[in-house]
Amino acid sequence: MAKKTKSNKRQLILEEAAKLFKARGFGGTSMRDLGAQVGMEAASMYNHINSKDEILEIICFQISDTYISQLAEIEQTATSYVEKIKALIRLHIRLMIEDGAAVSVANNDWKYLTNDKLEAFKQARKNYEKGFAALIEQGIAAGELQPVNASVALFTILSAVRWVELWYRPGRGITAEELEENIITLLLNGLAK
Amino acid sequence: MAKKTKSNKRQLILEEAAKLFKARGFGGTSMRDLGAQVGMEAASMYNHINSKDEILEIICFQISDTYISQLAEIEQTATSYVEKIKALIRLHIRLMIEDGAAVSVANNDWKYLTNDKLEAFKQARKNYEKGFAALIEQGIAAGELQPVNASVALFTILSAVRWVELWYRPGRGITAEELEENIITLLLNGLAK
DNA sequence: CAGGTAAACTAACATTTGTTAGTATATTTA
DNA sequence: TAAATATACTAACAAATGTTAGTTTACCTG
Repeated sequence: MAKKTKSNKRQLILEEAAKLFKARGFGGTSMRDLGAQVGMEAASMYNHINSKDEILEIICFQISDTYISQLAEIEQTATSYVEKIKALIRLHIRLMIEDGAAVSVANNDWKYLTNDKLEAFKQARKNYEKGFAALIEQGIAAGELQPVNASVALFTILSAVRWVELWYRPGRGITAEELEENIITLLLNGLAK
Repeated sequence: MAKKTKSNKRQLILEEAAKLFKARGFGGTSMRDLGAQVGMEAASMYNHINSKDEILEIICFQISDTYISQLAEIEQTATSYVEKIKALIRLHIRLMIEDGAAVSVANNDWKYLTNDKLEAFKQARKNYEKGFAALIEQGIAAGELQPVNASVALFTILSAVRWVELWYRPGRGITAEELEENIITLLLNGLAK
């Protein structure tokens, strides 16, 4: 199969691109930089990908697709709203730990997407946020949550979970599970005694 | 005074640069883009600033200096640790609302600083984080706060406050004060009932 | 009004950018 | 083994980049 071998190098290019984009930003990463990291001339990469923009698109939509499908799954579980929200928080933390580079790129460099891709990504994100906010509102209506502004709660949660990308290293004296429980406790129960 | 007139245009350039950097990123903003926004040829701006890098430096350190001096002030007030932490959260939200473009740049584009400026900025940020974390630890030791991992609490707070830059618009049906109280309540008391 | 300085302009520079063309070398298929 | 395909390379392109040089215009000071 022609596509099979192609996929190997293609995947490598995408992974190294995510790392470099995270470290230096999309604009700060040249195709020659990326080629050096992959072990290939910049021009050679065009046998595997169509453009620099396409690399960014693939990374961003891979992440947004994951979030959206996971949200749909969680919505259909038969648990309390608190549990659903906990599951979403865990999802964010886990994705950040497992695929931190790509998540960072989707969080920070999505704005360099162009035209319809940019619009599609913004729409996808908006849909995800809407679904998440709905869970919070339903949780409030069901009496499980404090009657806060759902948008404020939503964005506080989404942001609170982002710093993991900047901070977490496997050997930092805290496991992924501990981290999850710490953050969930903090967000659901608060810092004050 | 020669410097006086110079400062006017210089300030305008810095302000427009912050807006553009926030919108398109440092790498995504050319000096010609900036010139167009300011109403001047790119080359003309070099009568007021020394380089594109310098613009970024000024924006970033203006913000980090503000945080550091405010932290020092808050540390010396005679209040509880909870109140000190609340004051810091309010500071972050207020700065974001009042000078959102510059704060965004300091948050997102600092990595494009070069050499010693980059190191100095990272050091300044680390010092600020250390001071903030110390307040949390002392608050825990004093029995005012839950015994959580101070780093986790610190970064959760710092991040939770960032989304304001992406979301807050003066006419969004919520005042700056309401926003502050919502976020503080959420972080200190939690979302769950 | 004269002289000097500040601040704008145009033109051009050297690099760096993403990308393409053309070509050579592996690797797979028949 | 022969033909075909995939994949790498070198060289080069056009465009965009930050910046400098040189010049002209506006403005303040004496």
